[in-house]
Amino acid sequence: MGNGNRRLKLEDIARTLGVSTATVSLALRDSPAVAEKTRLRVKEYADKAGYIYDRSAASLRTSQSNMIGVAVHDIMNPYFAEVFHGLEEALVEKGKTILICNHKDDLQRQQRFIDTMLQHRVDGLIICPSIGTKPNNIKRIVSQGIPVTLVCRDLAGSGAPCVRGDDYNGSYQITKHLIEQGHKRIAMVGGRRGSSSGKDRNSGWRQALLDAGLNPDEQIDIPEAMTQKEGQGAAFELVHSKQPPTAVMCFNDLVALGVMSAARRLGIQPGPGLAVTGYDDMEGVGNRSPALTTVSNGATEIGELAAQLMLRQLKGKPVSLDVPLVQPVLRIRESAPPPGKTLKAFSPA
Amino acid sequence: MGNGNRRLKLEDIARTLGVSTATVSLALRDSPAVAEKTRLRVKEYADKAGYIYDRSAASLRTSQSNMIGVAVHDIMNPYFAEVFHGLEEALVEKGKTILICNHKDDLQRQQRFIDTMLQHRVDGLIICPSIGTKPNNIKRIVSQGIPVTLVCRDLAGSGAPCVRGDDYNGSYQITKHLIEQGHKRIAMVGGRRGSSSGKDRNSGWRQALLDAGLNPDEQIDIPEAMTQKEGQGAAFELVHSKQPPTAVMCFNDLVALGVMSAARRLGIQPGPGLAVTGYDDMEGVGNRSPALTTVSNGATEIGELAAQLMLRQLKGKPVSLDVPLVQPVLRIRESAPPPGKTLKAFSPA
DNA sequence: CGTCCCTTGTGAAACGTTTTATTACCCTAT
DNA sequence: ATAGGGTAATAAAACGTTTCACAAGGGACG
Repeated sequence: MGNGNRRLKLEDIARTLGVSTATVSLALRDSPAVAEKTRLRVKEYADKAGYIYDRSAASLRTSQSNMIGVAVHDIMNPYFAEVFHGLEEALVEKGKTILICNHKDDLQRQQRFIDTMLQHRVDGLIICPSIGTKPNNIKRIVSQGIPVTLVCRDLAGSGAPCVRGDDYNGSYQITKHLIEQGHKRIAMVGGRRGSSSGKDRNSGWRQALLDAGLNPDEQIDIPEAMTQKEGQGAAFELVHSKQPPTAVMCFNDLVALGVMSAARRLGIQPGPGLAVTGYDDMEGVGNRSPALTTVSNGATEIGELAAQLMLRQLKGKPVSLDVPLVQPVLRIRESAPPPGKTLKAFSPA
Repeated sequence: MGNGNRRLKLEDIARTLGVSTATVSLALRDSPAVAEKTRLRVKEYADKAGYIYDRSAASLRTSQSNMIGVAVHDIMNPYFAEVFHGLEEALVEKGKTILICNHKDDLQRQQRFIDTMLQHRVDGLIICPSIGTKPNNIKRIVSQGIPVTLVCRDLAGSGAPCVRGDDYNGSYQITKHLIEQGHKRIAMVGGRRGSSSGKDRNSGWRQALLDAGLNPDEQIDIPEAMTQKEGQGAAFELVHSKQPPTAVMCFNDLVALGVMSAARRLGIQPGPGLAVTGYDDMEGVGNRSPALTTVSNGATEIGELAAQLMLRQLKGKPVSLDVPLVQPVLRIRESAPPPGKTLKAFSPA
């Protein structure tokens, strides 16, 4: 019971039991160099006496901490939360502790975090790199012998493997779906073009249009939006443009929700009045009305994969920098039907 | 650039500069005991040479790590994500690093995490205790001199202060609002009765009914639901009960969304056909249709407050265990109008 | 009986900081 | 010239592990 005293250390146990600290250390870690009987004796006493292992001391000696640093853009984004979930499960199972940071696409913040992690001697870093991250920043870490795994956003020349979905393909598919529904004027909203996901999803959209004989340059392309609020803003812009689109392909589900709610406020019924698609298939978007047509990109799977890749690197096994992309799957639901009789207003309430 | 060599240490810098390691250590930490000139010289060289501070060594020496452990039920829950957000902002500003864990209301998982944190010599712990946590488990940590701050869920007898919203008052208010709208049969859905928030929100509902001369025992009370999916299940149960309610007060927004989507599937229009209220005022719920009537309980504020409380404890200042509850504020929107002409079906599509 | 190997156990040197007590030095006032 | 006082710098002892090299004992085998 909470004796106000100093914490117990190996030496204390050793003295009490009449053995050396070396023996105690070895025993606690199940080294075969110590006899079964002694091991039991040590463990039992340590347990009873409430011994608490000091990882700082161990880290100092061994130069490794059993900690993994995770930096993502924003854990509040349900999509990242899901990725994180996959990550965490796999890592805690292996006894790793997670240090976390939301860098919010702020380079300085990200750098500060990385520095701190290095000071803590983390065993590895899992990063969704902030937009504008220089490949060299990552490369430097890797060349110090600290494994880095990127998630969601790739960074050419960083020397680190990246686990992510096939953004190009996903957006190509869903745009193609819109085209097949009969849409001819299809906007794209959102996505930071400075990130690989923003870039790739935009390319998919362009290519799908081109392949269908539609000219992407005549379509509407509104970059940057990432959140629900920004999606709303974009929707206003779209509706008031000279030639409003009949469909809008959004960078992610959040933006799509924003677009739909703005449309509603403008008297346009999302779905019949304006086809809207999302990306990510966040939890719950299939249950709304209209149920969101979107792309499931296997967030949990991406998290798990990244964790596995990290663990493999920690074991010293070399990993290929060329990780196969996780394949997305289309979720056709209700929010993107064929074009209606043009933008038909309906009275709310 | 990445010399494959050993990491630089204080001693190396000292040798190069012809001073002692003590001087270097002091200089880097801006001690007034070292002359301005030397300090600059040291810092400049350390910077140029790419020195990386080793926190394990420092932790070992000083018995503190600058790390704070945070254990919550589930970071994927947007509400907790918001609390976490408040926490993080306040903590990183003070140079703290966050160790995180989702305990998922699994006691064993929570305990493992706590143990690991203690081994890492975290400076403090911020915990939303798993349901079923024994006050003693927390008390033991506190009595070791490690500050603990609880968030969202209180735990009497734990010896740790708790920052949380006034759940009783919030649910009382919103139930009262439903009553004022003319509802007489008001169900409550969700909330683990083993947690303070579940218990308090349920009490608020009961008391509001009693104060209005309604008998809580005749109303419908479905505990446990916490997620959208569980909310859907509950909705089916409600609608098919002998005397279906005209309003349902949900434990949180997630459950409310579930109830509304299920209602819709059953041909009932959420709002006019069935009044639904949420709790938490998660981002975006005001933009949906119908806009959710709910209670904003200041998640970010709770997170910030908890962080402040922790920081104060870290400075050694004693804090009162009696923290004033964060006052919730009602968000009256569209989802809880007066009762319609009883459950009126409407045709979807 | 001596030699060798195997099993257990140990002493002591790291690991890279922080901090306390002490020294070295220079300046000023007597 | 000497004492006193302030400023800068330092030596060395922690902090609690891990691990390397070695020692002690005990069979087995020649």
